[in-house]
Amino acid sequence: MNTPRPRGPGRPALTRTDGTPLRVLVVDDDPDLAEVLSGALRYEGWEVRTAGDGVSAVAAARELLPDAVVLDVMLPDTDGFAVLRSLHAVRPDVCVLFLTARDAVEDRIAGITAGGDDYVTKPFSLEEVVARLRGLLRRAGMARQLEDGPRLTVGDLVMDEEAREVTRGGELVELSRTEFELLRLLMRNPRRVLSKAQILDRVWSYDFGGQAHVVELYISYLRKKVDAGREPMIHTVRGAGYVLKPVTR
Amino acid sequence: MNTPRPRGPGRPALTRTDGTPLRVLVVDDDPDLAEVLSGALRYEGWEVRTAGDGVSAVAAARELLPDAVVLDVMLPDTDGFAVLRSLHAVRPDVCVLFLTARDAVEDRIAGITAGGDDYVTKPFSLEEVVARLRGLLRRAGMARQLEDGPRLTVGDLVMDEEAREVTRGGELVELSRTEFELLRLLMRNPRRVLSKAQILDRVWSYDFGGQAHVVELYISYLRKKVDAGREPMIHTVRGAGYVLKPVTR
DNA sequence: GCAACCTCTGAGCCCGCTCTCAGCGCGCGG
DNA sequence: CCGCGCGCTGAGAGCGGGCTCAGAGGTTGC
Repeated sequence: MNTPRPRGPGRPALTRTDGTPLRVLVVDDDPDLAEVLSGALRYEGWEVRTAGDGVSAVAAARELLPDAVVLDVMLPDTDGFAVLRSLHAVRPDVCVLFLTARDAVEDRIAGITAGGDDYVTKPFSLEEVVARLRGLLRRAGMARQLEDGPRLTVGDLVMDEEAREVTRGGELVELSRTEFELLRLLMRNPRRVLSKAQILDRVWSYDFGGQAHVVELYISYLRKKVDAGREPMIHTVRGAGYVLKPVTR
Repeated sequence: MNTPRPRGPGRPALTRTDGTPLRVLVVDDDPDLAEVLSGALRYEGWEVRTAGDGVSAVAAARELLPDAVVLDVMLPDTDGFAVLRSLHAVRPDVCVLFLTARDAVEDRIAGITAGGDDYVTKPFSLEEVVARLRGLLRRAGMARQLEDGPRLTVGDLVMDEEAREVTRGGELVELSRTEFELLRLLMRNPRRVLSKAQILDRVWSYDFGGQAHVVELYISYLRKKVDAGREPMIHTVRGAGYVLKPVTR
């Protein structure tokens, strides 16, 4: 399977230090999931290719020489660990993000994270995948755009992704996991209106069956913690969605 | 087997006093283990190459001129000690870390380590290997980064790696082996959330088949000893992992 | 051979988190 | 000015992650 789709990304292309675009190979036997993932990553500025099994993954890797690989551990032909070795043989410095089922306890993840590689468990949210991939790239020092470190800033609101710490005006703001991911999405898209559907698609896992109503709920939680008693930064755009803006004075 | 992998490390590259990167040769006939080891060492800032048997090890050493060698005593062709002699012929000041089975001939190992080299018994944890290697380098005065000595400090928490001694606010904290290694990992990654899987991959031996539950257990032990009655430094990040932070005031 | 210690398993409990539901406020259009 | 519907928020149920205790098995040291 091979999907070079030159759609212009929603963000400026991620580039290596030499200016060429970053390439990622997505390997999953579920074509729907591979499609969703590649769409999201393309939107993030990656050049994406997909593969459906281990053999074609290695073949595609040889051709593409990807900077990163998103790799399902459970593949129809080979297991992920074998693919990993082949990938490293092709390109030794490749970053790998594994996808693994939560209940498949012994998926042979042992030792994976030791080399700096990482993994997420299904079902995951797209923000999760994107963030982990950014983390890998940053630690490997590969992306020019990520060299400024793991800190996200909008106005006096600061998020340290590695420490999972958020401060507003220097004061610590304690957030739950979902609140954190929602805020991260908002902070990565400041001054930009995000619809509830967009938020749902990116922050909640792809198999979430619930109502868009939860988004309102979590926005309300965030407001209580982030805007509490201060000049509000989270704004509702009726009929359209939500925006995060630095306070204007 | 030959894997020069120039991946940017998760930590700043370890360098010699002249600024060139430190090189290590990993020799083990188990490719999975060699893969995991080389990943971990590369992440630590080493330039790594691997070999699967004695003959290719010597060949690789001649080419690479490594500063250190991680060497399995049991090899398919030659035994580790013969390889050692060849290595010393190539480079007399090379540091060697032996990997050996628990029930191996202790006296021969003892003879070897008298020369300043060291060994760990299988199954080992990655933290163990990494730490031993750092120790060798430090004593040999080879690494620029390690010249400041074997002391690790986070807030008022101090660890002397060589003496295996930990103090908090000047008070001695007595730790078991596993507790010590877990704390070392946390102290080498302050302010950074580590997932249970990451902790398991580094602190527990690679063949450990158990549950991530043990991590919680040992965190709880550490808390009783390190945080006991004091301002806590070990924090849980629900759904993500654990962080060690100096007390903020 | 025994005692002390360490490591790990299992069970049970607690509590924070997530989500559903329902009622209300309020903006906006008629 | 009124009514509708979107959005907001409080209450609470259910769940699952995380903590702790108790105890078995293994190892070390005396």
